[in-house]
Amino acid sequence: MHPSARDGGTLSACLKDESSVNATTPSAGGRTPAATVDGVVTRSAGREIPEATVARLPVYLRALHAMLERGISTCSSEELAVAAGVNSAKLRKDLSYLGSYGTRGVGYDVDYLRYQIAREIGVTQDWPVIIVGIGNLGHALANYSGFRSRGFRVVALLDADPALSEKVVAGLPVRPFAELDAIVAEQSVAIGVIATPAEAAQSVADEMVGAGITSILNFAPSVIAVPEGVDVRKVDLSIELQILAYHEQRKTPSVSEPEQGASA
Amino acid sequence: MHPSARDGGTLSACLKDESSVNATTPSAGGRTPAATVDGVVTRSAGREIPEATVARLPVYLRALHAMLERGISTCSSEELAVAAGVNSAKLRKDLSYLGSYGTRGVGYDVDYLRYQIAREIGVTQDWPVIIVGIGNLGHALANYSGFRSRGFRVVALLDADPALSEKVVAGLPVRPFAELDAIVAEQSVAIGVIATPAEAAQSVADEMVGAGITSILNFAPSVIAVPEGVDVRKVDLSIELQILAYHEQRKTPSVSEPEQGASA
DNA sequence: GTCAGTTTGTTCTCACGTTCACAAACTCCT
DNA sequence: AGGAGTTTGTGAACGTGAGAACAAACTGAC
Repeated sequence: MHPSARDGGTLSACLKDESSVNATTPSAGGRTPAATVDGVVTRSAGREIPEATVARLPVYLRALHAMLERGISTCSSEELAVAAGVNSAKLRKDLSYLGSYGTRGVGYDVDYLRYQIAREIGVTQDWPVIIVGIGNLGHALANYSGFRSRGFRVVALLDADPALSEKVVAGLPVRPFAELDAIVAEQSVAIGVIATPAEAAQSVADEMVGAGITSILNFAPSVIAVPEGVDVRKVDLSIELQILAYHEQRKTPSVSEPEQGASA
Repeated sequence: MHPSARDGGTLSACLKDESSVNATTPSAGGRTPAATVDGVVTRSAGREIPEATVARLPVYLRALHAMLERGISTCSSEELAVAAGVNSAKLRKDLSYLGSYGTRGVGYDVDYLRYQIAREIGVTQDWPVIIVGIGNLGHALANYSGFRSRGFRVVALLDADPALSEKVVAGLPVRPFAELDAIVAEQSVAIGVIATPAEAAQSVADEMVGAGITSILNFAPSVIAVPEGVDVRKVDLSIELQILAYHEQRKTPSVSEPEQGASA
């Protein structure tokens, strides 16, 4: 809802090219980002939001959510940029890909902008998610409350280990991996999370794809190959630390390098 | 076999753009100003490796490690690229920033290249790491074996909750947060992991910086501000899912948007 | 030694992402 | 109403990254 009633006219006036959203590329198959045919017609087939912008939209969403909880109903691009940890010019450009949802001289209506971003990302309703691999990490993911509050609902936990099939984690029973197909079909699951050891990741991914899952979040430290049309994002904890270590090493040149005497 | 020359000569020959300013760290662009002020540039501190390359080096390292375990002693850029899930031209260009460690017509010696990358990243010896916030996620991180095997050693677990101070997690006692300064000083800890709720993240980061930590890996879903010279990387589980949801929504236009009556 | 085959390292070009700077548009005050 | 003050949205400049293509360098055969 809009806190300031007088803005009603302004907000509806901002709905510019809302009807041009449809226009998904005629090839019904997989994801076709090849709209960049070098030159003409890059924006006619629906707005192509740059990948870097897509990655930041959830951050803005989170910041707007925090503002709402503090009772802030309007904010400027500068305020939101600070809350999101980015440059205000970048923020405005990012938001401009979605449309003109702000008011010049005033700023953005927090709740209205929050809804528009959520709609653009597609988290206005919950996505069913399954987690495969209920070890330490899978356990933590199943209990993570942030999923539920941000548009995702864990509908099933799976593990190949029969010893786990008795347990209940985060209120859900751990089910055998063989039930994957049935669960995905019944609940229309499109997103799967892999939290298995590295050795199992590829075969789990294959099974997921076979069952109909088209988006995978991979926590296993291994590269997985998937067919066209399936998206994979990876989160590797030790890689993040290694990137930090690289910069850390450069900060403190006093740490002398051992010149590898014993390595084969 | 080490067909190429040893480190010293090759490295000095690769001094190209020593004065380029990078500073595109995701959250805070903290970079050591020593490169501009201190013109001496002792030995290996001269090449500016692009941030995108730095982020991929750990992936190559992991692939090389897997090859070693399978007994592969030599590989071409194409083989390594496939194992790492990247383009072979990109791989060669990335490796060229480190030096010329391959042999034309032959390829790369797996173990030699592995060591060179590890040395460049700075994980030839272990980095002491502390974890703050021993909830579900902190628990999983403490038990994660990948840290130890990839150049990191968790030396302490901290939590503000006194109820946890009795417990032992992953062989380490959970210590009160007040001991942060002493632990960081005693163990020379430079890297800290935040696994607390979002509300506590900023104050924990402040305390970490005050204690002398200069690299932070933040799992809490909030933006944290740090002074110049401190690096922050963030891992947000729900953001990754939201990025997947965006692409998933574009794949299946059949999912009609509920027009959220709240906008009335 | 020479030639064919192979693979690296590098250059060049293009696309993408970031930042600046400013016009457009809105509010508020007089 | 008009002007001063704000803030958005966007065009343009700039820097970084990705990928193709190719010369350089090495191996092995004869």
